[in-house]
Amino acid sequence: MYPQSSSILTVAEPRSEYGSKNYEWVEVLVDCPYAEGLYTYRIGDEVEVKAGDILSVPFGNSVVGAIALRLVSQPPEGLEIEQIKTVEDVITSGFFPPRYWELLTRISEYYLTDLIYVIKCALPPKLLGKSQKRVRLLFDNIPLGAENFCPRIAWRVLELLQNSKNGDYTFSYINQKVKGARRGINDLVKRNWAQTYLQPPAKAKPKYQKVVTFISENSSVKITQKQRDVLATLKINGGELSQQDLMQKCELNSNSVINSLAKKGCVVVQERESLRLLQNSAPAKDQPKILTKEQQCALDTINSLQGYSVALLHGVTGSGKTEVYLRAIAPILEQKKSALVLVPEIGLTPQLTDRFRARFGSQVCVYHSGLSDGERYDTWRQMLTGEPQVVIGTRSAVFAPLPNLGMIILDEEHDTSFKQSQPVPPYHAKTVAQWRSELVDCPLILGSATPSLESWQLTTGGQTPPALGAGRQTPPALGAGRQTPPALGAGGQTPPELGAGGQTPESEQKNHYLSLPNRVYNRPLPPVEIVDMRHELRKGNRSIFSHSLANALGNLKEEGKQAILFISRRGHSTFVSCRSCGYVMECPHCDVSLSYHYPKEGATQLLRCHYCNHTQIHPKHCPECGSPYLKFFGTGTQKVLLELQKAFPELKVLRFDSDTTSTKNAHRRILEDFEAGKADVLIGTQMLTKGIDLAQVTLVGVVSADGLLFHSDYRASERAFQTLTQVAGRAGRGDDPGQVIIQTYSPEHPVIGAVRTHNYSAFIATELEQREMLDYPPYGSLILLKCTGADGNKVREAVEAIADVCEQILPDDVEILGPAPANVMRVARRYRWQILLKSLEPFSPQLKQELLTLKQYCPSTVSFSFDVDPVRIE
DNA sequence: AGCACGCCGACT
DNA sequence: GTCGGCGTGCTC
Repeated sequence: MYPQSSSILTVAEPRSEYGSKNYEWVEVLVDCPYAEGLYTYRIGDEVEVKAGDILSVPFGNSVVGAIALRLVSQPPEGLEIEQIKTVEDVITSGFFPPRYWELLTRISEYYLTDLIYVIKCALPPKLLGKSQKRVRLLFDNIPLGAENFCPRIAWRVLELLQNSKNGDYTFSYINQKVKGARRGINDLVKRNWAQTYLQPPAKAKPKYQKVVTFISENSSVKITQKQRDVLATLKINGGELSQQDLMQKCELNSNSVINSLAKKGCVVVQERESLRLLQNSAPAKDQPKILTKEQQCALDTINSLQGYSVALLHGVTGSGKTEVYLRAIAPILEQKKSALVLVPEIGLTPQLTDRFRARFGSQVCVYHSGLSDGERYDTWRQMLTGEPQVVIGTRSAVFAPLPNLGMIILDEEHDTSFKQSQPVPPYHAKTVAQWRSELVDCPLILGSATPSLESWQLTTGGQTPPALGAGRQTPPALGAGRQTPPALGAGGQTPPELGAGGQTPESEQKNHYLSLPNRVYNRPLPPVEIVDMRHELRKGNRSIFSHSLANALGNLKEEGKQAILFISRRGHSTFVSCRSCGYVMECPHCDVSLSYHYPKEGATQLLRCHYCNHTQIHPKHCPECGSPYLKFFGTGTQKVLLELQKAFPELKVLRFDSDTTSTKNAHRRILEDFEAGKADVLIGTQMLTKGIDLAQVTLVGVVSADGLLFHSDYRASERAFQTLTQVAGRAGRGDDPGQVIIQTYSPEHPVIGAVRTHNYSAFIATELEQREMLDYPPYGSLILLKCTGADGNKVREAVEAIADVCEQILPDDVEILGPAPANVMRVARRYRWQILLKSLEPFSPQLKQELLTLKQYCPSTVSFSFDVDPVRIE
């Protein structure tokens, strides 16, 4: 993608001899769309720039973030010296771990994304700052009745500013409020009624803290009682405290006592960088548990891994995978190395974080998008220190800049939230983690109760391993059947030159399948009962609870147990239709029906779009025919809650979905309340499937599995199986046995059968067969081309043109599927079309280069993007 | 992304 | 003529 990319690799590593003293110019990537090439800047006298540094540079009319790629002694040809601007500032002196740049370039190439976006994605937010243009009124210069003698646009801008608090707004805000505001602003500036100015980018700065250190109890100087107290407190606390803590402990109202002690030379006060890391109340220290035979087996294998290798830890729900992780990490820390633990969503797994904290204390830090910018920045710097530590984080933590990485663990590796599709790069954390492990030569551990087909294929060669229970299996000899290179993520292939070939004898030892087929303490997996809702209907049961489920719920209270009810949709009902004319309430901005929201008795009845969040009041009458008979269809969490309260008023219920967990720490609070027994039933959506370990839950009910079973997506079955198995696995994790009841209208569906018998390998075998037949991942590779825009016709013309070019430039063995409108063609007023490219061979780097040229066939009104290895096609 | 420049139709 | 609305192209 970049002709310079090879040189990036060689120069971007920090090297002291490349200090800018000898170089007058620096080539940078700027953080600006459509400015993807290299730009040259002059290095002024007052700054020192090294390759890899993050800079701010003047660009056009503003100051933008940039990254220094290399220092050069001459500006490029064809560029007048006068055109070259000077580096504004060094924001962060880049110290990137070894091979980190290689990782970023690889992502850039594989995922067809400009390097600058990969860098932006890896770095903590706001590091690449952008200056903001702001407009400020000069009140003193504005005459009375100004509106009478200035143009209309200017007046509207003036009015907007005058109504603000300080008469000061950003340029883009005014532009958004008043169309064509630019001329108006120019007019105001010409009259000297206002001025524009550039607000420099807000830098994520380290926070400084005053630290007080004990020096001596100088007896020659007299000190007061108060001062003596302070010194005593300081000594008790190891001779050093932050000024804040010290003041608090000694009940001081100001730092004057401390200052006078400093003057007397008894203490010294220093500014020190404080890392604002959340120090949540550290849980009680916990001790390693006794391992089961299988856990020990798996751990032995993991401990024996040397350098790069991938181990799939396939452990049924409740089999103690976390304990294996903890034990695997301990020796890594002893070797003064760090470990990276990736989880699907950190908010959903407070329990996992707690267990790591309990075991490793302050060596654990978390990194995810829920942290504030400052916290992310601090955590980033904390990681750069190179101290041995455990970083737990979500997808983006795969970029954690740990210099001494000794192991990467990816928990719940089947989870699709590891794949990013929205902002570029469309990376899969598992693929990136695999590359990272290769580059730093360390093991990658993938854990799941329901492994993805890719990981299964990679570590078992697609064969069913011998009877579960042997702990460690040697992967079946590779070579039988069709071979694919080992590719994690969504059918992603490792570029061949980076050497993860699947057929070499060496790689046979590189991939391991480890099984934990039993739950700890020999707890059984819960029996799964499938209820055919058609029978229920025939028996005259029209409620959403079958006899079986109602029965189990009825017994809950007296047995003192808890239940989880799973519903695949939030809201009350999935659509509202008129009984008289059949009219369905639809979103004005999207091609979907509106969901009905009615969270509790007496609440406002709302209609909400689950795609664009458009919300309106539920009408009393059909907008089409005026009939008052509107009927609700489809069951969501709210309806289940209301029905449950009606049928079992004695049960206390909590709801756990994205409507109730939007506030900070809400996940944790709801789960803690439930764990503390403040409710009997937890009703929720997919969120329930992720790593919740609650001992008191004996009953799991799936109110309707049908919403999961029928999707057009080629991964629908895999996902449905995983979701149902994970939900079922929430039952019986304590001493009491569990029970799972799944209600469905299609009990004959193969996924239902596999879930009932807990037969993962049979399910995966048939699923793999189908994938192989159709060349889908993990056998083939996919790239999705997406076009969106406000003008439906323009978008269609653009995809069609692109499809034509695809026909010309792509070899015959690449299948071009489409163009076709997305499942929901219009979302938030934008039309969406796509083309799916399918190839049995991995897409070569050359072919990807060709694909990059497709962008030019798209007019500017249509946006075009790639999704390499898409996980969802909709 | 911003922002300038330049073209075009509409209105005073 | 001038104002306001777009499309195009550039940023070291």
